[in-house]
Amino acid sequence: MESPKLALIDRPSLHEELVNRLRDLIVEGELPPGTRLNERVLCERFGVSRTPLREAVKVMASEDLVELLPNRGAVVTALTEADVRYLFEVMGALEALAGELACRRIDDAALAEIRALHYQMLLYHTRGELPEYFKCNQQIHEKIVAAAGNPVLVATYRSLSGRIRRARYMANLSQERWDHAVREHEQILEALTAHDGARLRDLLQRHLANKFEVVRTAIEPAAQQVVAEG
Amino acid sequence: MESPKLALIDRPSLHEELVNRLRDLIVEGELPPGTRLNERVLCERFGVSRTPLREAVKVMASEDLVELLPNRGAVVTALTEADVRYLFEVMGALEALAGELACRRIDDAALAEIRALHYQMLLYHTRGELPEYFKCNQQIHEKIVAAAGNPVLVATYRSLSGRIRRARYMANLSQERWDHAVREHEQILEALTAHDGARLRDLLQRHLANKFEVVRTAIEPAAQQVVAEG
DNA sequence: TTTTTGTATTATGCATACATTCAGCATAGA
DNA sequence: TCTATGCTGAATGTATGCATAATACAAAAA
Repeated sequence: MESPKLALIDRPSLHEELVNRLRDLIVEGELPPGTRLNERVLCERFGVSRTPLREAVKVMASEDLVELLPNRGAVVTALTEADVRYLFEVMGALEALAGELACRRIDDAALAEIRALHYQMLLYHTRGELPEYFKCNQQIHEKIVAAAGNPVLVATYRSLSGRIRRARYMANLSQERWDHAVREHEQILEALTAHDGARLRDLLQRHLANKFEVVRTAIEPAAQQVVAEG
Repeated sequence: MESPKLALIDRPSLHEELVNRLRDLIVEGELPPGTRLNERVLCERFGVSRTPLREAVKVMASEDLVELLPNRGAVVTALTEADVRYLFEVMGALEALAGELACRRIDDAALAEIRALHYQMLLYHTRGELPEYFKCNQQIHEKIVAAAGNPVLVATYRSLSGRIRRARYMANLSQERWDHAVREHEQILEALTAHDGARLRDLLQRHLANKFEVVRTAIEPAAQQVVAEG
């Protein structure tokens, strides 16, 4: 209904590009929680005027990545342990739904892609390459959500996932936890291959609960740091 | 941590106010799907300059209420039947989660509030006052979600709910459907009172599925109209 | 010494001006 | 008559200017 194959120049507007850049800066920790976004500084940094920058900041505020203080601009929001728990709770429900739907709707091509990513991820695990593992892991989860064939689900998942990701960056999981996560992924792939929706739902929800435990322990010192700043 | 009781002047910024006003215009159908948002016209209408208006439009675009066409401004997005199905699918998962959590976490005061709203709703049903019924119904669902004690869930639910609401406005349910919905609500209140999470989860999901059927039949002619415009 | 108040500076909120792109129409050529 | 090209008007995208609120600092009073 909307995408005529190719050849269509899709230059993202300036404010859109800025949202992406700023989001990256926040996720990567270059703009840690509590940082004030100074318009002048950011305008110089990106070489744009204040108008598109302000538009971008407003959008990010609607996504809870920054908080608007009246007449005092925007500050990067902090992720408390409670926030992370809330996020994981909702994402658990979304992934559960995605798992169930994906089992009903996924086709062989998509399944093959996920399997390929899975083996890739196993490789990174074996090599102990954590950042690559994380990226691959993330892609698998996104593919499962995409396989559910529900654009609203995809968008909602992506939004919440984006808010958690900066906590994920800090996560330094133990070898034991890591091995366990990989075993869980084995089961996830099995359930998906067998189109066992109920099982996949259950697996994903537990998998996410375990992820939360990892992130929770990782975020504690950071939360203290934020308190110290304030 | 953040809210010192009262006396805090919370004047919403202009762009925030504009988002609310524009959202209402879209929900109430004054700006039907496909309508182009002309900046000059809207600026005159609201008596503001383009900067805050544009900020508001960008935020609404991030919420999928309008679509941005490069160099051609924004148009109100249409709700196809598929969109509504997607939205209900995700909201079903969210309400299911909310029901389960609410049964665990709700306190007597909140339960009493919901019960009061429920009886109010029964009254509107008896009197055949559909708009009031809708509003009351909406409040009950929001209270249940709120009772889950998860702000992320509340925000996500509210966002999706806002996108569906304009379809709901059109919904003209039959007396039979209406009676059935009320019976479902009786059961919902029972399950919540009994703190039966599993049952409430199930009830809410089916309730929402039935709601979808009502909205689906209501949206069909509108969808055709949109096609005719394009 | 501590607190309070006044002032200066800075940054944000909003308005406006300039640049660029797009749509419509008219005109010329086939 | 139909198509293509160029012009014109209008709307959006971006930049900048102005007014105001907030912070920081200093000075004065308790």
